Amino acid sequence: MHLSTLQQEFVLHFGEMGSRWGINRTVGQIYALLFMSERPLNAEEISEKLSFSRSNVSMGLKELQSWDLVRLRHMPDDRRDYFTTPDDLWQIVRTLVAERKKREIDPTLTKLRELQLQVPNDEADVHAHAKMRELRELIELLTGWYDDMQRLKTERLVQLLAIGSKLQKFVDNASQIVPLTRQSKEAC
Amino acid sequence: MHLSTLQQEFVLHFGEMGSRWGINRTVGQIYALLFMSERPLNAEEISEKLSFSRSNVSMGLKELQSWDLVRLRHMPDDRRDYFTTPDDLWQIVRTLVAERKKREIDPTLTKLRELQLQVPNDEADVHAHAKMRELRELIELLTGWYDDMQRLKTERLVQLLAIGSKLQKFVDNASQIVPLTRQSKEAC
DNA sequence: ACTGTCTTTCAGCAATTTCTGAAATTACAG
DNA sequence: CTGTAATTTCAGAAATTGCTGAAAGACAGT
Repeated sequence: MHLSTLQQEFVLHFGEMGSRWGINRTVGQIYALLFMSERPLNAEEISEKLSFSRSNVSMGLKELQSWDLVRLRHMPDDRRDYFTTPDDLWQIVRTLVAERKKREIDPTLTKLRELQLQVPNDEADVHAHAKMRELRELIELLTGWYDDMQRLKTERLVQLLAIGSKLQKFVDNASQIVPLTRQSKEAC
Repeated sequence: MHLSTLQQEFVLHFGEMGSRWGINRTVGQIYALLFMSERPLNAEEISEKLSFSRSNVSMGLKELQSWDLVRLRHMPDDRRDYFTTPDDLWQIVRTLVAERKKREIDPTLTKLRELQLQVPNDEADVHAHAKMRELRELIELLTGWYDDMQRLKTERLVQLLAIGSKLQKFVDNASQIVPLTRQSKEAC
């Protein structure tokens, strides 16, 4: 079973990018294949199309499921597992961002909070503490903003993104009238 | 030369996280060390403190320089190279985001645009094209927004982040009065 | 309980990435 | 120039990660 040039190039690109995105080549290719496929695919089909061993596909799918980037489905009168990516692309982006935050940011935030509790030994430690505090506060500002955005319905989110920095104008005008509580407290 | 428990834990954590952030352990540790150091360090000091070979430190610093995350400095009457992280944490975040975009997003955007030009072979290709278009448009919306934010002065950016989703309120009200040009065109 | 189909696990081989010491190169003071 | 200190390069060792086939597990139909 083989892919058209178009599909092949797409799959190969995602495979290469995989390593930059913290997943491996196999996983990237499987995801690309599912993403552009018209219908759900089973593991056997995936392993044929990509020429990976069946077991490799199994592990790849397991990883994608752990990222919650792939949905398991069943077809009538067929007990094989079929897989798809979510239909809503925005949902995919949300999941991706949520998972990366969970893996790349949250552990550091936890660690910084934990280190903050240690008593400094010398003035090098005092300085280190200060730097860590600064870093922690910045991360908290960013994750707080992220939590806000995450809560918005997609439609609203797209609206805000599309407006972009035009927003600044509103804020300039509006903040002269309405006081923005968090602004004064958390601005650096 | 050795580090306090506090500093050691911080360094080790950044080393572990390094692999999730697309840099390696060595590079992560070097960065952590420089970040919390009171004064610039030279390569020899780094290799002593972290017990890495001198050459490994050299390669790590080279990589950090390629990310533009580290500054080279010189001390009077000393011809060794000293290194620091930028003082402004926000500048670090901007650099980080810019570099990740360059490495993780831009190549894909280029590839998607390129694939868009291929003539589809069958209806699977037509469907694949449609998915790629959808993906490309979403990435363009996000990178367009990013470009907007990147242009803002830090002070303004922090302001916007701190307000978070409260902004939605403004938009709701304001958009009834002022027409937002991009909104209607790019909302999905 | 047996059979056939599909999925997962895992030991070990393969490939890739990271790290080191030695050698080469560069920088510059005298 | 020459000598010395600092840095970089690089071949190969060490460590890590990825991949495979074989075997075990899971489960529906009989």
